[in-house]
Amino acid sequence: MTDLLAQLPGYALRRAANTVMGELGDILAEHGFRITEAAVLLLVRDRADLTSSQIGRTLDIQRANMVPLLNRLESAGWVRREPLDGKSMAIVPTAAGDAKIAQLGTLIEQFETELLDRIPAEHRDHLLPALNAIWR
Amino acid sequence: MTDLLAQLPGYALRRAANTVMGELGDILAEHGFRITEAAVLLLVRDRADLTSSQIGRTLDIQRANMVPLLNRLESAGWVRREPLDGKSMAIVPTAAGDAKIAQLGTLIEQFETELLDRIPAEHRDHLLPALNAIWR
DNA sequence: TATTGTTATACTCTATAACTATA
DNA sequence: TATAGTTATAGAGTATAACAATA
Repeated sequence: MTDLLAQLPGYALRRAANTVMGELGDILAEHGFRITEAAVLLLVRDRADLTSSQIGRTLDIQRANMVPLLNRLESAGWVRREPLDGKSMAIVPTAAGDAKIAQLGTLIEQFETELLDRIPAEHRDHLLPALNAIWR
Repeated sequence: MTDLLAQLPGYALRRAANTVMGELGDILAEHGFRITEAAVLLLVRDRADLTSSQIGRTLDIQRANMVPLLNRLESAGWVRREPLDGKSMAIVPTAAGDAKIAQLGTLIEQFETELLDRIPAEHRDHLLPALNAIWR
């Protein structure tokens, strides 16, 4: 019955993304962050020069939505806002943030490996280039 | 800068799905439906025996969330609720619904074709099986 | 006793408009 | 004049709990 819809790449893409993000969300929640927060943390890893706006443009997060997101990361003690000039703020990981990001990196690496493991070998290497062709 | 994240299948999956669903949402909105509504309509095409609960289980939509969704489809005049027994309701397309679903089918077919066209030929046929291996 | 349809509710994510201050 | 950060707000989508009626 669902076979009909599962023949549609768009539908399969939606279902696969929902499934994977649900699982990832559960894993990350156990460690105190949300998916979008994890993306921000991975982005600022080993960097101290990215502004809120730049992060938002890179990850496709509205400027306005970056504010509460960064507030949470700052409250958790993982990043701090550091003035670059009178207008822009650099988002820089704290020492605690560096440790947390390292932990996050391990989690993500394991998660991505297990994700690829689900895919039959003959299709596996095609997923990333196919997906990136769609959105980049 | 974004290259780092784009190497992660999970991240690419999320971005690709968001991009595609954003585009699809815009197209469908011009014709009066939302993505989840379109999925329901495609599912009940040429059928008159599916209940709200069955549709929800198939599409992974909570029973409670089916109610306002079906209310909208019913208000639009595309489906009607028809008692199967004293408890279950069949969701059956109206005549207007049949026409709308046919139109929707054309839209989706074109959309899916254009989606696949974006993918380099050597990766194209791998996308659907890879995605379905992830969630089914 | 399990299931269906329903109501009410809450939370997350996302989008928009507007404001202030600075480049 | 354009951009950065911010506030407030609204709309989707989704999740949970509870209820009455029926299988």
